[in-house]
Amino acid sequence: MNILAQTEEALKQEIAAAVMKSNLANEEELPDIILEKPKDKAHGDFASNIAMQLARIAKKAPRKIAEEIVNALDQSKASIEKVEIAGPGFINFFTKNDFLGQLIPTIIDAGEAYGKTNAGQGEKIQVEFVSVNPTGDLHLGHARGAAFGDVLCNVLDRAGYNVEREYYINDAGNQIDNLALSVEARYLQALDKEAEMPEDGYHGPDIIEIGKTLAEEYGDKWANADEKERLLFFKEYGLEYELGKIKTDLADFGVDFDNWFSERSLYADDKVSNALKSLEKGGYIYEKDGATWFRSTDFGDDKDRVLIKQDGSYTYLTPDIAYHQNKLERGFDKIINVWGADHHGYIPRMHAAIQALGYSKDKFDVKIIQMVNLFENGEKLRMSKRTGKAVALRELMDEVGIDAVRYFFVTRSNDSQLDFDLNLARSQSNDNPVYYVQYAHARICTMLKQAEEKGFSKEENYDASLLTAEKEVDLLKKMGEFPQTIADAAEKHTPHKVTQYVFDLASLLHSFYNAEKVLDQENPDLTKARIALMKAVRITIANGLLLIGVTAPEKM
RNA sequence: GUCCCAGUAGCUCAGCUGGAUAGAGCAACAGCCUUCUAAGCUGUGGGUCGCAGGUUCGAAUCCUGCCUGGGACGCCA
Repeated sequence: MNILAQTEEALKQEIAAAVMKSNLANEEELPDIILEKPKDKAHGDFASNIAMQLARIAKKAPRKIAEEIVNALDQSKASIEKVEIAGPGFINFFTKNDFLGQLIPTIIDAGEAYGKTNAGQGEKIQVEFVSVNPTGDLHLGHARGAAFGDVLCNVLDRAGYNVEREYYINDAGNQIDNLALSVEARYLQALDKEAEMPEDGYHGPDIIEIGKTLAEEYGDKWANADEKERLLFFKEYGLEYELGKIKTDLADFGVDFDNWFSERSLYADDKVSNALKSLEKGGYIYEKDGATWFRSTDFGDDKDRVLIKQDGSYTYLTPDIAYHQNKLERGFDKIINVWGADHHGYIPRMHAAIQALGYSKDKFDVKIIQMVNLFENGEKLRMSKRTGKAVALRELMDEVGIDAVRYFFVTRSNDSQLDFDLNLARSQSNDNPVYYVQYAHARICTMLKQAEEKGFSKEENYDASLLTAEKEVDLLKKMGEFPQTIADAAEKHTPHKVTQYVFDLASLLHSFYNAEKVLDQENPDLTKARIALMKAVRITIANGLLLIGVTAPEKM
């Protein structure tokens, strides 16, 4: 399946054998053989720095070592075409590219499955992301987290990990009480009654909308009702409304969760008190100033943290610890949280909690999504939910389109801040790289359609060895890297590598397209081979776009 | 003050488990449509990789210090 990786592995083994055969190092001294793919084609298909690494061990000049290795190398193995020693002692390998021909049938046969590997070996990973409080609209920052988390999961899944997506619903804390109070105020205001928004209230237009709807539906019924009952009703109403909107927005954005986890269920199942007991059993709990504290400093946190406040209520951290205990009890090998940059200070105490509960801190990983700065007409816009001036994900999807938004968000590394220019994103110009990639896909589709119309459809017996033009070989090599690229992106949690890859492949396609004619009546054999090549490229681009959650149009 | 992230071409960013001449898009300039979609291609110019030390055969990449920008340092969530 992963032909390129097989070739690379065979080559590594050959190098290792040659090193030992030349007595340059014994098995223990032998460093990891690193093969890199040189940027410069003149440096071959693979390059090894083994001679430099061995310089100290073997006490010889790197170039001399390289010579000895090359002499000991069995070039008949590992598809080696040519070996050169260059620079300070690099060994450059030029491989026979015959194996690349096998790639096309491999890709065409695999179809949508091309790119799959078992790199993750079924490791159970849970990714919790978005988890926005159900108190307002999803905005730009959330959208970035949603896109990142979703594509990360797609990539993990493709690379052979067993992935579960989860959303944590904060439906039990203070913020929900504030939601109830905000709804109450907006409801009363809708009835033209005096009402002030609570100090920490939610000022979004959605809450105003809820107030209006309630006023229309119930008149002043709730204005005269018992306050407790009224707030309880508003709380549930607001929660259902906000959560429903979040779910719809995310689904429309192409993000689906396997599990929506309710904070309330933690209380219902005594998870919170059980978590406190677990910490107490470990001796990490003490009383001070009328509050209950978690000694998180035992695990490197800056200061200890309050779990139960003076007034007897829990801090945010307490149910969150219970939640993470619950996650770990569910048997995941690893749990990943995707958080906004404003929560990064929360990491040390959570790491402390994980360890206090008796788990290795390696099981818990946090991906921080840096801020999104929104620009319009060259002006920076605020995106605070509380000001109500936020540009919502919904608005963005409507104006810019899902494809562009998703692609843009996973083009950059998660720990770089992102400038989002609304004007640029709105204008459907070629400034947006998503069109570039989609265009490559559409171009191929047109060619394949015409191939059929012109009677070139019977390409079953193509001869891949005819594909020797530089740009054809470039395409083949790039496609061969696809499974490894996904595996890398999964291992390093860098979904933007897939976006990068798909762009590069599209670029090679466009370049090829302009240099060579695919459908050539004069040259039926070459045409057959090139049609097969185009089919493989189309599949690879489509699979890459699928991972990003971007459509692969057949026409543009 | 402490901690986290960033600082790479005019702009937005890749590259960072150390490797050969530091890349892409946009912007600028010069070319390419009687031929499969010009939302494309080809070429040119553009860099003290924030600064200073260190580690080594070799540093944008690792270590230390400093500078700049952003964020976090609640018995808020």
